[in-house]
Amino acid sequence: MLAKLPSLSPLLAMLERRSPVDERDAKALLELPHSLHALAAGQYLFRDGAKPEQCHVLLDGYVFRHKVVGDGGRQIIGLHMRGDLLGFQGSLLGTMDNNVQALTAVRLAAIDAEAMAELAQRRPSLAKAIWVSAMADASLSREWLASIGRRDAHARLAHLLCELFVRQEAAGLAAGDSFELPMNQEQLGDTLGLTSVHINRTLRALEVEGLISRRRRSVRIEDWAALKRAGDFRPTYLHLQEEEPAAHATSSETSRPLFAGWRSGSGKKLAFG
Amino acid sequence: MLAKLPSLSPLLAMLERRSPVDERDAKALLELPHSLHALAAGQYLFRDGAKPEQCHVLLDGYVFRHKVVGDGGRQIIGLHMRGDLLGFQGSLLGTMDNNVQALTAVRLAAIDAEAMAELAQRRPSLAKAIWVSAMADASLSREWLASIGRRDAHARLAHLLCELFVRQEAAGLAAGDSFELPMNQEQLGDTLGLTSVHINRTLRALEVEGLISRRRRSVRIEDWAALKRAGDFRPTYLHLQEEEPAAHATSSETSRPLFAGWRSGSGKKLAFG
DNA sequence: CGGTCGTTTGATTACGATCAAACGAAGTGG
DNA sequence: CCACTTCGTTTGATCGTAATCAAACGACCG
Repeated sequence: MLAKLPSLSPLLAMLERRSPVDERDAKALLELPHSLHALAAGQYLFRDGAKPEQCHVLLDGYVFRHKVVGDGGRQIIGLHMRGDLLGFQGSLLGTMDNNVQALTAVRLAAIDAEAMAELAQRRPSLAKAIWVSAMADASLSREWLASIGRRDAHARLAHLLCELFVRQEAAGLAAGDSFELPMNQEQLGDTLGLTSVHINRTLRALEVEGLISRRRRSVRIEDWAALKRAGDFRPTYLHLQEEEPAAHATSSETSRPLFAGWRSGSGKKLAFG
Repeated sequence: MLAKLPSLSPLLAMLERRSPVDERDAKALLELPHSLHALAAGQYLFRDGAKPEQCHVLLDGYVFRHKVVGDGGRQIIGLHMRGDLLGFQGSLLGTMDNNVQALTAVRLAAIDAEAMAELAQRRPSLAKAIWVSAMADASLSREWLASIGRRDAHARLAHLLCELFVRQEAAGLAAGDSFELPMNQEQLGDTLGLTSVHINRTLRALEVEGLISRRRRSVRIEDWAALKRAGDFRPTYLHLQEEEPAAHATSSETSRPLFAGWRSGSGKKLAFG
C-alpha cells in the first residue's frame, strides 16, 4: 500500500549498515504503524524525566541529546542524523535521563514503543540489528568520553569533525569531501566541553593549518590524513561495516601493545583467555 | 543439582535490581554452563580489537574499562562490580573497542556468548532485563560524559564518590556509610580526566570540608547531603528501582525548567508530544 | 535599516598540568 | 629484624591551556 519509498526506510538502512536484516523482517519493520511529524530547530523530542511511550525515527535533519548540570552548564552527549532511532532506550528504562532536542528543522516518524519492542521480540534479525545499533551508540559515548577526558581542544575538535564526516558519509549525507556542520560554535563547545570562544580559535587553527576550510555551515576537508592524525581518529568505534578508503588494516588494532599506563607489579599478564 | 548458592546468582541479582525476571527464566539463567576463573589485579579480560566469544559475569572484585588515546594517555570509561555482565556488547558488535582489565583481584564466571544470546532470545523477561542493564550501563557513560565535560574537579570527584557509594550499596557491598575505593589516585585521575596530583589535592579538599574521611582504600561519608550537593549528584541516571533514602521526589526532575542554554529565535517550544 | 544571533578578536584570569622531590607503607631478601 | 626496593601518596613551585570578560563585527531578517 505504501507509495514509493516507505517512510521508515532510513531506519532500515541505518540498521542494515551494521547488521543484516532478512527480507521478511525488513518488510515487517517498514510496515510498522507510524505517524509523521515535523519540528523546528530547538523543539524538544524528549525531556529529562519524561516517560516516553513512543520512539522516533529521524528522517531528516539533526538532533542532539544533552544534559544540564547543576550550575546551569550544558553538555551535549550525542548527535543524531537520518535513520537514527531515538527514545527506544528511554522507553526501555522507563524514564529519560537526558533531553533530546532538534538541532535543525527535522522530520521524523513516531512509532509506538510497545509495538517496536514486540516486533523485535518476534523478529530475531531485527532484534539483533537494533541491539547492535544501540550498542554502537553506546560505543560513541565512550569514545566521546575518552576524547573529552584525554585529548586537548585541538584534537577533540578534529576528532569530532572526522566523526561527523564519516557518519554523514555512511548515512549518504556527505557530498565529496565536504560535510555539514549542523551546529553553531556554542553548541560545538557544549559538545566538546569547551567554550564557544575557544572553539572559534581552535577552528581557526585547523583552518590555517590547512586541514579544513569552511563556508557558512559547510566544512570541506582539505587534508583528510592530517585531520585524522590531528584528531587521533580511528573509526573502529563507529562499528560501521566498511573500513574507510583503504590503507587501514583492522588487524593492526589487534596487535597494538596496550600496556600503556599499567605498572602493576604482578608479573604475569594475559594469563586469561 | 547446584549445591548451595549458584555461581551466577550475582548476575541474576544485578538484573533483578532493574527489571523483573520470572522464575523459569531465572532458573534457566542460573543453569547456563559456565567456567570459573580468578584473575590478579592488572590482568586483562578483553583487549581493544579482540573478538570476544565469551562473556564474563563478575563475581567478586572490581574491573575497569579503558581506552588509550594517541599520545599514550589513558581514559577509564567504566567501572564494574559484582554482578555486572562484561563482554556481551563486545560479542554483539564483533570487536572490542576498549580494554577491560581487573582493578583488584577478581573472580568471574565465563559464559559462551552464543549461548547467552540464544537464551535471551527464548526468554523474554531475561531479554528485557539484559537490555535494561545494558541501557543503564550506557546511561552511566553519558552521565560521566556530562561530568567530565561540564563539572570542575571538585564536583567531578564528589560525583564519582557518590556513584560508587550508591552502586556498592545496591550491589550489597557497602557497609553503613563507608565504601571501598578500589583504585589508586592515578586511576582516579584517569577516570575523571585529571592528574593524580590534582586528585590528591581535591580529595584532601573534600576531607577538610568535612564531606568524607579516608583510611587506606576505604572512604567514609561524613556528610551525605553535602557530598551529593557538591557533586551535583542525582541518582536517576543509575536507573535503580529504589530511589535512595527519601526526600527525593522523582517528579521534581520532570518539572525542572530545562531551557538553559538554548536561545534559538524560533518562538514556539514544546509543540511536540 | 535597526535588531538579533552568531562569529571574531583582544585582554586578563584561573584551574589544573607539569616538574620535582620527599615521605610513607608494604613486601622482599639478607 | 632490618636494610632495601617499590609503589603510592603528599607537598611545593611554576607553567600553560582554556575560561572569562568585554566589545566589535558580520549576516540574516523582518
